[in-house]
Amino acid sequence: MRPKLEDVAKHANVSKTTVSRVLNNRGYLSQKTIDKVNQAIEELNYQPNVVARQLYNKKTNIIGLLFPTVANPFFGELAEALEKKLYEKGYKVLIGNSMNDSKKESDYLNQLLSEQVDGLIVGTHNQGIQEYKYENLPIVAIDRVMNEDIPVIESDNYQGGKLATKVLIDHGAKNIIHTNGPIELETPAKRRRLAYEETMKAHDLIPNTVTLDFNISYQEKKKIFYDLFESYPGIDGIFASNDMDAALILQVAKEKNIRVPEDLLLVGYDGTLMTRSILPDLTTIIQPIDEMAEMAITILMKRMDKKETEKEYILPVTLWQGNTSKKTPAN
Amino acid sequence: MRPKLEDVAKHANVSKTTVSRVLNNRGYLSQKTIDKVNQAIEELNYQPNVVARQLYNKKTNIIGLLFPTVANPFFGELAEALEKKLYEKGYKVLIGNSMNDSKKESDYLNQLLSEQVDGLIVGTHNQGIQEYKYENLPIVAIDRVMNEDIPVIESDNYQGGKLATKVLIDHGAKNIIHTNGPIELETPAKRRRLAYEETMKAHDLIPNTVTLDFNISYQEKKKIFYDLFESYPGIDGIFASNDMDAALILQVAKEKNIRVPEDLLLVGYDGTLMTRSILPDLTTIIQPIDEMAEMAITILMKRMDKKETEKEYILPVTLWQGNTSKKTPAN
DNA sequence: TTGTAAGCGTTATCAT
DNA sequence: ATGATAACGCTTACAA
Repeated sequence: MRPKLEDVAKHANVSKTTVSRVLNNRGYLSQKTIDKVNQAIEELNYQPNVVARQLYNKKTNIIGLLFPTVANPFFGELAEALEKKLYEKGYKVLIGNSMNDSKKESDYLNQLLSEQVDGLIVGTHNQGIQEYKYENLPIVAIDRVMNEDIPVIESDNYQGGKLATKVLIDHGAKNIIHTNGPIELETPAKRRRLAYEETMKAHDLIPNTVTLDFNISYQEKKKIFYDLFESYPGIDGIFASNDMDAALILQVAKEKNIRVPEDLLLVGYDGTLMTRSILPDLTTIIQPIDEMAEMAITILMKRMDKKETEKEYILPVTLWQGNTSKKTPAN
Repeated sequence: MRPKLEDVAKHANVSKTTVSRVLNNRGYLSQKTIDKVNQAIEELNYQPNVVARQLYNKKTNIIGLLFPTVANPFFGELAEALEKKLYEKGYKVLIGNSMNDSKKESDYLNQLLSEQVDGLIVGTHNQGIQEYKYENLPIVAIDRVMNEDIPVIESDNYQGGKLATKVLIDHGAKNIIHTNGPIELETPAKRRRLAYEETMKAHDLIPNTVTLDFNISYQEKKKIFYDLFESYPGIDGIFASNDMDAALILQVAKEKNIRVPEDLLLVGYDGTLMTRSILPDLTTIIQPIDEMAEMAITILMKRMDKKETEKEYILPVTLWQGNTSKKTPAN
C-alpha cells in the first residue's frame, strides 16, 4: 500500500493538516515541524495523490487535445508544440486521435467533458457534433469551425491558397488542378479552395478542384492521382491540399515519367519541419504551427479565466520556395 | 454549477445510491425507478465526475506515454498506434514529450507516479533515471533499457543492423559509414552498431561508426554530414541510424553532386509509413511499429495484473528495398 | 427494491 | 503554531 497523508502524519506525530501545510508551504510552521514532516515523507517515500487533489480543487491541470492523428506531421508537430508550451504552464496533456471517426470523436468529447480536463483544444474535422453541450468546458478549435461559441485559431488560408496558385501561374502553368477536402465540412481550409478559384479566374484560367475524402488509404489515393493524369493529360500544375498528397503526386509523376518541374509544377501545403527537411525541394505553404499553438493556448487560458475572446484568429502563412514550382531543372 | 449525483437524486426523489446504481447497472432496480432517474439525468444534463470515481476506484484508466517527441514520425506513429489500441481497451492516454531533456523526463515521471496513471510506457532515452522508485507503477519500456525490473519491447536491432549492412555490401559498397547515437546510452539500438561492425569485419571491411548526439539541430547535423563527405571522400555507402538522417544525407549528397545510388549507396532505419510514402525510394529497415505497440500493451496489462513477464521481447524487422541501395539508376 | 452512512486522499475553515 | 472536522463527488457495505 502506498502511504497516504495520514500515514505521514502518524509517523511524524502531527496532524494531517500540518503535513498538508508542509506539502503546500502554507500557514505558519516551525522549522522543527517542517523538518520532522519532511523526514517522515522521505522515510515513507510518500507521494501525494493527485486525484484526491483534483477532486478537492476541481481542477485537473490537464488539457485535452483532440486531433485526427498525430501520425500526420502537421498534427504531430502541433501536438508537440502544444504539449511543450502547456507543460511550461503546468498542464499535462491528454491526447485523443479521432481518425476522423465521429463516433470516437464524440465519445472522447463525452468523456473529457466529465470534469476530466480543464480545457480542450480540438483539431478534428467531423460534422454533426455542433449541437453538443459544451457549456462547462472551455474549448478552442484549430482550423475547424465547431460552433458559434468556440473560437477558431487558423492560418491565413485565403492568403495561402492565393500564394500557392500565384506561384504556379507566375511560372507558366495554365491547367492547374487543386485538391481539397469534402466541401460540406465547415473548415477554414475551404478558403484555400475559394482563393484558388478566384485567383484562377482573375487570370482567365479555369479552376478545377478535385475533392478527396480524408480517410482514403494511401493506395486508393495513389490510384486517384494516376487517374487524374489520365483524365486531364494537359495538367501542368497542381496545388495539393497538403504535403503528403504532394509527395504522393511527386511519386506518381515519376512513375509516369512526368518531369517536375519541367512538365508539371507542384505546390503542397502545411510545410512542416518534417516534410521540409525530408523533401526540401517541394514548394509549399508553411502554416505557422508554433504561433498557432501559442495562440490556441493563450485563447484557451482566456476562456478558462472567463475572459472575452474574439471568434477568430488568423495567422500569416509563408511560402517555402522549393524547386517543384519553378521552371529550372530540379536535379 | 454542474449538477452532481445528489442533485439528480433529489430531482428524481430517490437516494444517491439508487442513482449510482442506475448509472452503473448494478443491483436490483425497478424499471420505474430506472426511467425516473434517467429522466432526471437527462433533464439536468448530468455528467458523472470522473475524478471522484477515480478517487474511489483508485484507478484512472489513463496510461502515460513518455516519448522524446511525437513530431518524429517513428514516435508519432507509435503513439498513434498505442493510443488507438488503448482506447479500444478503455484507456486514455496522457502524453509527455521529454525532448530527451532529463529534467523534464524525471519531472514527468514524478508526477505520473502520483496515482495519476495506471501504467506507463516509456520510450525516452536518458541516462540517470535508473534509480527511481517505480515500485507502485507498472511500466514497460520501448527500445530502451530502464532497469532490471522493467520489461523492454524492441525490434530486432541486431538483425536490422545486419540486414542494412549486408544490403550495402552486397551491392558493392566497401567504405561504409554508420551513424548512431551516443554509446553511453543503454539502448537496444546499440546492437545495430554491433551488428554493423561485426558484419563489416566478417566481410573484411573496416567499420566506421560516427556518433551523433540526439539533440543537435537540423543545421548542425547537415554541417556534420557535409564534413563527413569531406573527411572521407571515398565513402560509397552509409547506414544511417534513422530515415530522417538518411533524408538529410540524400539532400547533402545532392547538393554535393554525389549521385545516389551510382556513387553512394544509402540505407535508413525505422521505415515509418510516413517516410515510406514520402520517400519510397529510400531503402530502409522497417520496425514493426504496430506489433511493438500491441506487445507493449499486452505486457503492460500483464504487469498491471501483477502477472509475470519476460524481461525482453524482440520483434522481427523487415527490409524495405528502395533504390538508394542498388546500383541501378534511381531517377 | 431502496436508503443510510462510511470511505477514497486531499485541502481549508475554524478553533485553540 | 497546530489540530479537528467538513467538504470535494462518487461507490459500496450494510441495513431496512
